[in-house]
Amino acid sequence: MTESLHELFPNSEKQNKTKPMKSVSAVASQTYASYLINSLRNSSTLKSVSSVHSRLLKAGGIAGTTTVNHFINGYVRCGSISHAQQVFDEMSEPNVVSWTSLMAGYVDAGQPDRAVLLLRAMPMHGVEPNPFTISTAINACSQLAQVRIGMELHARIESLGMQSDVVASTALVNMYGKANNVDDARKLFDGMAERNLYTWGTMICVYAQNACCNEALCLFKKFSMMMRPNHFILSSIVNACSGLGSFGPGRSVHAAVIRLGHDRNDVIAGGLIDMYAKCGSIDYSRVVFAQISAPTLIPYTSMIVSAARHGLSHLSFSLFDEMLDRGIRPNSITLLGILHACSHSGLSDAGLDFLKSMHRSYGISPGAKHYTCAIDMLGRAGRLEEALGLACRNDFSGHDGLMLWSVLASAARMHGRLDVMAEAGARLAELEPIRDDVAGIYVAMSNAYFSAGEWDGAARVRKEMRRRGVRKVPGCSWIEVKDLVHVFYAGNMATCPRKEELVRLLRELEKKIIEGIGYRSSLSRNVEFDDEGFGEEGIIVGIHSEILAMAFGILSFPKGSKIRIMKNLRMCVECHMVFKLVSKIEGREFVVRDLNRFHHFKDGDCSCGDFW
DNA sequence: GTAGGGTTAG
Repeated sequence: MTESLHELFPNSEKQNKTKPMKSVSAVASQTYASYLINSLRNSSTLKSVSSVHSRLLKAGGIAGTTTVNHFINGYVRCGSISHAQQVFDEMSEPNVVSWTSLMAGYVDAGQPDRAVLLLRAMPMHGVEPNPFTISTAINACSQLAQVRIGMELHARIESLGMQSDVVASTALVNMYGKANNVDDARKLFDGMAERNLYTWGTMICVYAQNACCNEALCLFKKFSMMMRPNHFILSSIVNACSGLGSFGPGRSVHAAVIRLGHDRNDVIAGGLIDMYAKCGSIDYSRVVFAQISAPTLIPYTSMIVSAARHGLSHLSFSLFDEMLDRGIRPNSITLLGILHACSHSGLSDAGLDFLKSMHRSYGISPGAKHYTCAIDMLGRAGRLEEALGLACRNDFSGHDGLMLWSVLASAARMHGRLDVMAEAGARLAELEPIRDDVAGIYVAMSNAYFSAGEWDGAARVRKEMRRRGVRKVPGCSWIEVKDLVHVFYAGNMATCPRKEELVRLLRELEKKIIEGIGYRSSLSRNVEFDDEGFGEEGIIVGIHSEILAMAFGILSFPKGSKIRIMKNLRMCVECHMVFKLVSKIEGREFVVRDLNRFHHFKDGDCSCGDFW
């Protein structure tokens, strides 16, 4: 551009040394080039990016490195890493931004190893990494779960004198968070001299993704006093609220989302759908979904998964059809949601057909999660042989394997198949150290051996539990009344609020159940009151926490309002029966979330159709 | 011009 100016105006430098005059055509072509580059920002499809690219090439405006970098970013944004690489390869002198953009592209494309290779190659081409490069490389390490390389980069940051750089440090906070090392992430965050919007957002996200929901909310409140949250931060905080399983914070965050004008954002809408469903209100999820004018894959998937979780399989199926009709391609999670819906409605044959046709119909091969879901589906339907066969043909290592075999063990226990349980137990023992989220299966297995009188089997499992340091999680339920959460523990009356009234109510309910239906429930079998109305030291032996929460809910809410209860373990058959009966006797509606799903009790029935 | 967000079986 400068050379052509000199040709046109050989004396231009004399006229104006700092601002050379441009010809009308040069100005016009530069304006056209800027216009095209600007339009690139809004191009999100390969077609639109390559169209702008070819128009600019025709106009001859693609000389500078900065301009070419725009195109690398454009191709990366629309997900075409091969085009980005091609543009990069054609550059005579890619600069640090070109290298970093391409690296970020590989991280986005799920090829973080290529990004690390690029980082290593840069110095050989005479280009030194800057904090953004390091930040991108650290993200690659987070994705690779290669904390070792990440720590090398941490050291390198210090040797390059970048330790006080906000961009590089923020990436480190993210990396430690992704490696589930929340404490180190927070230490780094606290030690930073400078923090920007990204830094705060990253730390809040680290908390949200590591199930530290209260910490996330706490930091968010602190942050909100200083800065205005953007859509990234709102999205993280909505997720943190899903984890709390209580309405209060979720609703105020939803209000903030609307106030700040982000309610049309798809990712946030998906998060809100998920949050309301996890807090027990599929109705609110449906309201959020209905307000989206043209839902994309994200809200559709969130809604399909949420409906399945609440046992509304027909809603999941109809949304799936609607989505396909609109030309939206499902992803592997959408398909998992559909399998889940089949599983929780007892449609095992339909589910199996779906599993088999996934690749043919949608181009997505079933993975560990799909097989586990199908094994669970067959197992709960009593088709243990088929479930075992599927498990053996699709064995996985690591956490995936743990999930798969624990699901089978759980089904075997439910159907009293100690042989299948022994097989699953043996497979579990071969796998990596187990995590808390599947620890419960050992307790269940041991109990199953006990009730079958197989003392050797029980002892074996107990030994394995000790070897692996598995602890039994105490059962608890909680209920939210006027923004206050009340927690109840199995068998423990001592800390119950309004305990005298609670005991009176439980006795009345018990009487009504026996008189009206002739059913001797867990209430009468396990609850032994003394003269004061309490068991020994205020403990009612054996009463499950959700029953206590149910009684408290009846006392706290007027007739006609839904009573929502959360539980940290699965509901047992006895309690499930009691909820059904009480919903009829008292004319009350209950929504109970157990470890895996929701149960809606009304008029003596449950939405799960006793299949869960 | 380069950094971050969602849905995941039991």
